[in-house]
Amino acid sequence: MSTTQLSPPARDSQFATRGALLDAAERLFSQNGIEGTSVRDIIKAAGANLGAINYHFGTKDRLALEVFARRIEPVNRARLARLDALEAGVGRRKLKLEQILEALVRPALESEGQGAKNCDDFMRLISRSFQEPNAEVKKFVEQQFAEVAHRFDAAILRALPGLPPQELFWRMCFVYGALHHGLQTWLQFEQMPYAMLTPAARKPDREGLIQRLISFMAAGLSAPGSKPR
Amino acid sequence: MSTTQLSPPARDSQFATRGALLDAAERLFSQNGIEGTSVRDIIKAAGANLGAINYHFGTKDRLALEVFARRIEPVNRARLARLDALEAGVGRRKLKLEQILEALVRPALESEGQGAKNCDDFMRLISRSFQEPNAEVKKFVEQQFAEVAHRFDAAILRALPGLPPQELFWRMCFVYGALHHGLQTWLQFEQMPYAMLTPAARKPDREGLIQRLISFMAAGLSAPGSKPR
DNA sequence: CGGAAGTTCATACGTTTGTTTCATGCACTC
DNA sequence: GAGTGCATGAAACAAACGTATGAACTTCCG
Repeated sequence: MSTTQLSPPARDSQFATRGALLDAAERLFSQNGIEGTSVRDIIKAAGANLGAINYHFGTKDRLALEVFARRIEPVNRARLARLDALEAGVGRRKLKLEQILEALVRPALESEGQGAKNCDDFMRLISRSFQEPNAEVKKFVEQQFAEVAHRFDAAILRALPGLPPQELFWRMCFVYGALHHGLQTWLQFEQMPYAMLTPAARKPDREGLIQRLISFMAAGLSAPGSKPR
Repeated sequence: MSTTQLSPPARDSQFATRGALLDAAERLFSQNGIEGTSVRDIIKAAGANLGAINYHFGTKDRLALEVFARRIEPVNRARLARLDALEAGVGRRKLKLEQILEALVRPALESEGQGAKNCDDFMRLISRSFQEPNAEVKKFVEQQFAEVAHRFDAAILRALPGLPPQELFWRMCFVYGALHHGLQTWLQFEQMPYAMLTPAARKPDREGLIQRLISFMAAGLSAPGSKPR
């Protein structure tokens, strides 16, 4: 093993064990965290052997990195692709705020390019990724996020010309918080004791959540400036 | 509060070791998570002995529970007290949305009833508490949260009479997400690579963050209904 | 057939984990 | 000043941890 190439050449057709390990690790990480999951838990859930982790990933940390990368990269690629398409389509006219936000929100909620079986697990993982204590994973997530954030910052600034960049930074921070926590709550709705005890609370379908997120975010971003004290 | 009494009678005057353990655990938990922190890390940081954990708390899980409880309970008590005072003050007139939100936000950002030394640590802890994998801690946090949430739901519903309760639930979910992620970003601003690379981003003082949070949340909560598709 | 590459297996190693034990230290009452 | 609780200390425990190793198995091409 010479360099830091994450995946083996991938020309092989036998991904059974490797994929099962990633799936199992994803589910367990999303439930118990990385440190709270042992490699023995993972291989048991995947029906594999202890040596398989060393063979396929080297170390547990590397496995964790791959678990996150496998899910986060496609989502962020889809976000940027949607934004590109949007900006290409309008030419020099201005984009609507809601369009930009949809490009940010929808990819995170849609399970593209994968069987929807454990789609929930990976979404939970994403919404937890920001709090991840694991240093390497955290660094990776932050790098991935930075590119997306810069692109969307610029787009939204064009859609809201009156907003000072200093304000935009914090409002976008609130936007990401709302997105991740909303996503998390939606996914675990049935297990949330507070949601179950609130008779008025019902779980909308995916599209309903997307629309609610977008309208909340758009209103928050368009808020009048906070009063100077 | 009728909850389970976590602490011993507390008639003793020698809190040195016990308090040092709680402080050290708080800091380490907020940095590395519960599972990522060993009891030996804690006693080393606290300058205590291994037996002290067993003597003062019994088990690591119970120590973790006390670490969270010590910080979350006062914040939630302050929130409810502020809301009580607000509602008592206005009689039958309506409260302004921003007033209610301030009662929700400000206690989380102010380090009441403690030396401000590791105030950051405990705020980090709070903003992470929702994602906590530890089952007991999670249950406790959710119970604590439920009471606050119900009270504030009712208050905000009175301030926004047009809003369907079903909508309120999700908008409040976004509000809490914005609060926790905003708080987290504010606390770790200097360590956030994205923030450091965004020249326009500056860290406001505590009051500035509170005002930005409130105006964002108020606008999001007051958003027009998401368009029926 | 036979050997070579790729993959899985059982097993073991050395640490680190949470917890326990019991002897020792301290402070204060009788 | 001996005795009595409370608190701390050093040491040890079994269990679980991540990782490493080498033999066995499968697959496939010459």
